[in-house]
Order: sequence, then C-alpha cells, then structure tokens
Amino acid sequence: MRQREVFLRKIEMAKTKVSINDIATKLNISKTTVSFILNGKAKEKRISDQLVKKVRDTVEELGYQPNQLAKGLRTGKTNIIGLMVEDISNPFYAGIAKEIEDKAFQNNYKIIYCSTENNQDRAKEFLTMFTNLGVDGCIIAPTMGIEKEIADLVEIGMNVVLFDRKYGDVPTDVVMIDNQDGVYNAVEHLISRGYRKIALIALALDKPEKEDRIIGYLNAMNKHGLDAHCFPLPFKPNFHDYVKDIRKILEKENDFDAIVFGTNYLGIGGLEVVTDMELSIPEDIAMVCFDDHDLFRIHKPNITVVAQPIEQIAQEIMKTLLNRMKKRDDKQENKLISLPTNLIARDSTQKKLN
Amino acid sequence: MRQREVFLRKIEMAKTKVSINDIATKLNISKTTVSFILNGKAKEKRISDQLVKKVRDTVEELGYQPNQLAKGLRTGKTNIIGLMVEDISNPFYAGIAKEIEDKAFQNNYKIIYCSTENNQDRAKEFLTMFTNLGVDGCIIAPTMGIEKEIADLVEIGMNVVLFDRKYGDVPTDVVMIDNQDGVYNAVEHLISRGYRKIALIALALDKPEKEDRIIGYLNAMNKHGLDAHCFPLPFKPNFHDYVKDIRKILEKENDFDAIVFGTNYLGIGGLEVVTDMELSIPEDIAMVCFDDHDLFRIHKPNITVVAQPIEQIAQEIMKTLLNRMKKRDDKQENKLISLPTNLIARDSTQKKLN
DNA sequence: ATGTTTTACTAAAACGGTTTAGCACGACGA
DNA sequence: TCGTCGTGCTAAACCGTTTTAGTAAAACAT
Repeated sequence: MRQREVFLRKIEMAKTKVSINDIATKLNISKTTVSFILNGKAKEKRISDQLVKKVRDTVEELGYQPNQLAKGLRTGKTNIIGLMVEDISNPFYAGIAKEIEDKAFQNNYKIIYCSTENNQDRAKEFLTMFTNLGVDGCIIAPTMGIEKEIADLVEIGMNVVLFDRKYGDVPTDVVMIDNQDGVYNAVEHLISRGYRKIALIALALDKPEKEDRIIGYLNAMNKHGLDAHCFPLPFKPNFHDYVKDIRKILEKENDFDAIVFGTNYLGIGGLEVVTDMELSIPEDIAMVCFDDHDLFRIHKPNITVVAQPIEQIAQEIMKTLLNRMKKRDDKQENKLISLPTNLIARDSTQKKLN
Repeated sequence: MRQREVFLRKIEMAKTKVSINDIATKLNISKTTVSFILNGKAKEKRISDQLVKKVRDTVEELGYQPNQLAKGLRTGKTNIIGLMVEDISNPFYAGIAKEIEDKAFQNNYKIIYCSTENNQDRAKEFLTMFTNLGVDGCIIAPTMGIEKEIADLVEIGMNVVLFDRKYGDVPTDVVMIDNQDGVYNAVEHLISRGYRKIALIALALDKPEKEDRIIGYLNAMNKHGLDAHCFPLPFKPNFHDYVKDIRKILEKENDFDAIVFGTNYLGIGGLEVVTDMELSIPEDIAMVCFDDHDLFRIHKPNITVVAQPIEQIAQEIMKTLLNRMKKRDDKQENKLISLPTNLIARDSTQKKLN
C-alpha cells in the first residue's frame, strides 16, 4: 500500500515537468538568477560562486531541462532548421539528409524535413510552416513554381540555402555541383572509349535549354562534331512512367551505342528497360548515369557514373547556412558554391571493340 | 526617391511578423475575440457574424499566421512528431520516413527526424530533445541500449510507437512485421526449390536466440530436419566491415547451396562478395534477402526477397500514434501489430537442377 | 420598476523562459 | 558623514498565444 503511494507520487512527479521556477522556488531565489547562471552569465552578472553551485546541483537533482518552446518564443531562436527536398526516399536526398542531420546535430541544431513530391501547394505550405514555426534557417532543393515563395522567404529575413538546383534571381546562397561539367566529362569519357552515337535522357523541369545537364551534353557533342540525340523528359509523378518513356525511346530509335542518364532513377529505369530488351551492356549499348548508387556499383556489369560528392555537398550547405545564421544582420553576399563531380569509370563503358 | 521609401517600408512591414495583437489593435477589439474567432469558437462565444467577417478580412489582408511556438507553449501541443531511426539513408527507413511524413502532413503534423547511427548517447540526446521540444508523439525504431530511456519517456506520458523491433517490457504500441514467419517462408521456399544446405547471415544486436529472423530460420531448418548454418553478426558501424565478414564466411565454408540474408545491406554486401568470387547465382549459390530494393529487382539474375509492406507499416504506425494521441488520458491498452511479409520469388532461387 | 437572462464581448492570467532596469548593501575615499 | 562605486541579486516586462472568469448593455419576465 505504502509502496503503491510512493510509486504514484513518483509518476506524478515525473509527469510534471520541472521548470525554471521550480528551481528558483526551491532555493528561494529569483528565476532571473537561475536563468543567468544556466546561460553562462554568472560571471558577467556577478552571481556568487556558491550560489552558482547550489543552482547547478538543484538543476541536476530535479533533472531540469529548459522548455525549448518558451526559449524560442522569447529569443526568436529555435535551433531548428527546415530541410525541404523533393523525395526523401531518393537515395541522393536521403544521403544528403543524413549528412546534414549529422552536422546539424553537432552544432546543436535539429532538422525538420519534408518531401514536396514535386507538389507546389505542398511546398508552399511547408514554407509557411517553417516561418510559423520560427525555424532559424531553411535548406531547400527547389521545386519548380515556388520561386516567388522562396524569394519572399529571403525577403522577410529568413536564412535560406538552396542546393541541387538554383533559381535565376533569388538572392541567397546556393550549393551546387557542376552539372554541365559532369555531363560534359561523361560524354567525353564515352567518346574516348570509342562511342559516337551518344544519347542523353534527362529530366527537364525547366526549359531544356536552361538545364545544365542538357547544356553540358550539347556542348560536348557539339565540340566533337557529333549529332545530338537529346531526350528531355518532363516531370512525372510516378517512376513507372519514366520507365515507359525510356522504353519508347529505346524501341523507336535503337541505333545509339551509348546513353547518358541524367538522374539515378532514370538510370535505374534505363537498366530495367535494357535488361528487358535483352540488350547487353556495353556491347549493344554503353551507359553512364548521374549519381552513384549501390545498384550501379554491384550490377553486372557495373555502371559508370557521375558521382556527386554527397558528404561535401552537405558540408558546404551547413557551413554556408551556419555562417549566414551567425551574421544575420549584415548585408550578405550571396555565394554560389559549385563542387566538381567525380566520374567513376566502370564496365558499362568499356572500350568499344569494333 | 519616393519609390525607394515605399520599398523600404514594404520590407520593414514584411520583416515584422504580424501577431494576433495587430489584428486586434487594428479593429480596436480584444485579442481574445480574435483568438476565439480564429479557433472556430465564434458561435460558442456568441461573436456577431459581422465582427467575424471583419476579423477574417483583416487576417487575410495582413497575412496573419499564428506563431506556433506561442501556441505550443500555451496549449502544450506542438503538432510535431519525433521520428528516430538508425539510419535515414537506409532505403527501408527512408521509405518508411517518406510515407510517415506524408501521412503526418495530411493530419497537420510535422516530422522532426534523427538518425541514431546506432549510437546510444546520440539516441538519448534525441529523446530528451524530443521532450524539451514538446513533441506530441515519438515514432522510434529502437536501438539497443535505450530501453530504459524509452520506458521513461512512456512513463512521463509521452505518446510512443515503436516499430521494426521491440523491447520486452516497454508498455507501448508496437508495429512490427512477422520476422519469424518471413524468414521461415524464405527457407521453405528454398527447400521447395530443392536447396538443402541453407545458411543464414543475419544481424544479431541482441542475443541470437532472441532475434526473430534467426528463430524463424532455425525453426524452419529444424522442422525439415536440416542442419542449421547460422551466422549472427554483431553491429558494425561501417558497411564495409559486414562485407569483410561475409567474405570470410563464404571463403571458409563454401559448401552451402543457398544463403538467406537478414537485411538489405547484408544482401547487398553478399552480392558484392558473390560477384567478386565469381560464383554464379543460383547455380553455385541461391539467395534470398530481407527487404526489397531496386538493386534486387534489377540485378541479373534478380533476387528473391522477403519484402516488407512499407506503406502499410507507415499506415499502421500513424494510425496507432494518432489514436494514442487522441485519447491520451485513458489508460491505454498496448497494441502489438504484426504485419505479414511478402515473399517475392525471383531468379536467384530458381529450381536446383542437379 | 425590478430582477433575470441573454448577448457580445473583454481584462488579465497563464505557459516558461530571457532581458531590462534597478535596488539594497557594504566598502571606500574625501 | 556623505556620496560613489562595486557587489549580488531581483521585480517586472516581454515573447504570442489560449483560456478563465468575468462585465456592460440589451432583452425579457414579473
């Protein structure tokens, strides 16, 4: 009986979160003092060492943890960063997310994330959610159609870093890879291995002539005096629709000897189709794909890729954002960071024999 | 000059977030009234229709959005859910995360997530972060060594749903798949295809005899009177260490005719080793892997898998959590939901010929 | 005319912190 | 003895909401 009472009180105590007031009351001092001590202003505010110790002990004893909402409300700083990508289950974004989360944690930031699924309304809702929640910064892989909203976000003073893709006019920092160069290198690699009829299958959310990966391809083909076979695909909500498109392309125009795929899922779809059509790689058709992936590493034959430096991208994003958050008042220069890609040559682009 | 002034004022206005007080002041009414109206209590509190309209219009005009921190502080409800997994870049967790995030969004919840990377301290820090932030619920794929912390969380009244793996004693809801059954089926499938010397390579975070996937394997082998070849691996921080282990196993004991891999990354590692050793699947060795993956679908030959019903898992998790959050005061029964896995037979387990 | 009820709203407290402004006391110098 | 300064602390305002406990005026009943 007695035991049960103790138990119940223990539960009750546990349920009631202890606040800064509890500390103050218990020691019969003001909560101001407690706050100063906990925020490392004891010296500055001339709190005596013995009181500091007493407070520290009591905090320990009662297991006090500051309420982050109250803190955020008062200070305007939440230590939360919003991360918005198209699809967190895409291994590229998942990889970025993981690294970012890791680096955020090291700097005492939390990540709140969302997948837009290429839905503009959803994206916009997330952006207002971010502001209403008072996040300290946003990391965004921009979707089409939310340029204005992002610009507004920047204008009201939000710290924003874009990555993966950029907008023309939004005045903020951007971390990119050199997409043009990446595809350019891929094409030159294929050419050096003896391929000439090289196609590109790539996403074109914007106009094709504005897509860096397409530009890189055209530049390379042009430089070597080769005819371009460029297949820009519009966004599809469903992976299988891409597979269908790729199948159509390959069935209709089957005189390529190599294909460059613009994203990992296009490459995966491409592999699916190629396998299905019983074409052999690289004899019937060579291939290079943007983004590395377990699949490309292990597939037989393994697939040559233009790898993005995921950890480095995450690193630069966080560095840029932390920097921007630190000196939020100064007028900022808007950095455009462009990281090089890394061509990993594998068996899917072995030297052509004939 | 005049234009610039207008522009600056616009910026200034934009920077100052409009609060409920601004609405009240502008209409010369009390913020209480505004709050009532915005929370749909106009009827109940007998606010006149015309005032309701005026407030609505002003809210629209000034673009008022409620501050979620203040709201959360006052109401104790943040509409944030904490999601903790081992590694967000693992396609299984990424898939779950995506679905959960989607369903959360539909119910007006946001997800704050973190990867523990199997680090106990990190996991614990995340849990206290969740409480300090006042999340309304937690979805956790438990790591070893944080059983007590999770139990504490439950005890102080946090809504917790575990998935993927369960603890013995924590009194809360759990959404699982039938791991035993999944592996059992995989083994029987192999047996039905003529394989007899079947090995299992699986993770054992806990004691092997407590791991359901191992139990399922042993049960199946036992039932068919076959010798077990079970290789439980402890957790390794680095994927390549698993590859090394698998290589050692395959090089030393090479008389299996089939292997079951307990997780997607063990399967991927296995494929890497098998390819490297120039064994052919399924002639030299058949294989089944837990979790589906693009790689297994597209690999030549494609790989038989025990697929987890990712969407359904996410669905059940959210249903359970929402339910738990709704009736937080009642004493709750702790549900244990177990979903069936789905064996997808592919070419890696084709009928044995000899 | 007076008491009661209904209508339409509001003042102030509360949530849990941080920050500003200032107070009481002792020491010190003149 | 008085003003000044440094020490050690605190009261109260504030952040932006929600919620409790009203209140003044109008309508109605007796």
